[in-house]
Amino acid sequence: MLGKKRISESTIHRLSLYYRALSVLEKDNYDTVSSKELARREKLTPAQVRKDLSFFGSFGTRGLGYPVKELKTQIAGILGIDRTWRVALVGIGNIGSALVSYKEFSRQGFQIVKLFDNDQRKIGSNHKGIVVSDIRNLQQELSDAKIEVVIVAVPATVAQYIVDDIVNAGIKAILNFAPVNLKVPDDVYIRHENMSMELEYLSFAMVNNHAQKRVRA
Amino acid sequence: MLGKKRISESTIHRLSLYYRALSVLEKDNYDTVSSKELARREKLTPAQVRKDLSFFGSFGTRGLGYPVKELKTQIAGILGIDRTWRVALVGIGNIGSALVSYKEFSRQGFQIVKLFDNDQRKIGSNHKGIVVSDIRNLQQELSDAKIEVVIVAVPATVAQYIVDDIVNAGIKAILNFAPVNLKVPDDVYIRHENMSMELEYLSFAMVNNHAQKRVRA
DNA sequence: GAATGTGAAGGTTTTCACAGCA
DNA sequence: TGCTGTGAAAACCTTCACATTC
Repeated sequence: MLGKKRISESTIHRLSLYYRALSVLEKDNYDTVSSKELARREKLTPAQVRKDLSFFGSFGTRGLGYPVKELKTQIAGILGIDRTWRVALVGIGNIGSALVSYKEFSRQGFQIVKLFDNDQRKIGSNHKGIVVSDIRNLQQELSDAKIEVVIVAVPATVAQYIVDDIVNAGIKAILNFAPVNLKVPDDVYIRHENMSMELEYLSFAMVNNHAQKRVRA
Repeated sequence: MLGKKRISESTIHRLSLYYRALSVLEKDNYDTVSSKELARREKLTPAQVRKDLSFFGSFGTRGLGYPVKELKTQIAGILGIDRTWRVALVGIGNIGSALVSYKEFSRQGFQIVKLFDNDQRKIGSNHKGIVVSDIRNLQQELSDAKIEVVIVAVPATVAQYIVDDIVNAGIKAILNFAPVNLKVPDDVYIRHENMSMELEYLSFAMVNNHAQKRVRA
């Protein structure tokens, strides 16, 4: 294990689920948990849980299961959420405003410390203790504030320009909420959050009586 | 084609991407588009595009490509977004408030027509022309309003109770924003929107210098 | 000539099933 | 005995490559 084998995206996403389940188990004072129980809680299979974890090491004890607290720590390390990340958010509209107060982000170590917008009425205003900066100063302020991750929540029409600026500021990780594909260099990680997509999947399933399998997150 | 073969989740998600790209192409007055161009715009491969579409029919013309307008209409039909869906939203907090005004939903035919909350200060208040109802009347009002899809944006701790009520009201499609897995009967479709997951993927990629492949949405 | 539609090949992910260990 | 860790098998998904059609 721990070879240079490529880990699949699905495995990483499931690690997030295991982490979440382990947080609940820890709060409920469980010491150990079996792959079977972990699978049940996230609607997966026990074999899947064991295989996923096996890519990163041997965390369990045969006959007993996995130590809750320790496995949670291990997964946090693997996912890189055993630290805090300095995050900036661009676009204080609809979605953006909601994300500033979204507790789940800070709980996982993603601290939003900078806000940007292009609207004069918003610039200078205070959201959860953070003053909104003018987007014209984006590049300079991103580096000054040592930002590592940028969340983009601007209209689709301007998203590419904003992302170009972000890339030029040297940022290597972007989370995009605009419903548009964005070009970035190979060394920049970008992920897309497309909230209509799951609704469309539901709609497809209803119209086609599509059989259900797993419930992917 | 059109046999009872199971269509993969990835294919459906990519249909959403094609639909989005076709909307742009239509606005820009393109008459036809090749699988190559469609692939370029959504960072996929031409073969993938053709294979995906082939599951549902033969929409293209050899030597020419696909008719933009017609293909868009066809995909809308497949996804079930060639109609409107009556949607209710439960939980007018942080995320919930943002979703009420989220244009992308209405653009795809998902019309939010009912709002619910348990907070007395919110009940009776008006959001985008919709008065917030008391969650105690959830079941009754969901059927009275002929709701077909419910979006859940309540805290994780109460999400299962809410979902049980929704299921009892006969709803067959649920979009869940609470970061928790929820149990529903086999005939109810539920999808999860987990916004931390993509941030965690970014964090994983950065910590592990993970090579990038496709950009999934 | 250009680009679709599609079997077949290739690659990846999941599941199986069991050896091995507490 | 119970449950992990893991090769091997099965299932699934993507890419190739080319016959086909406009």
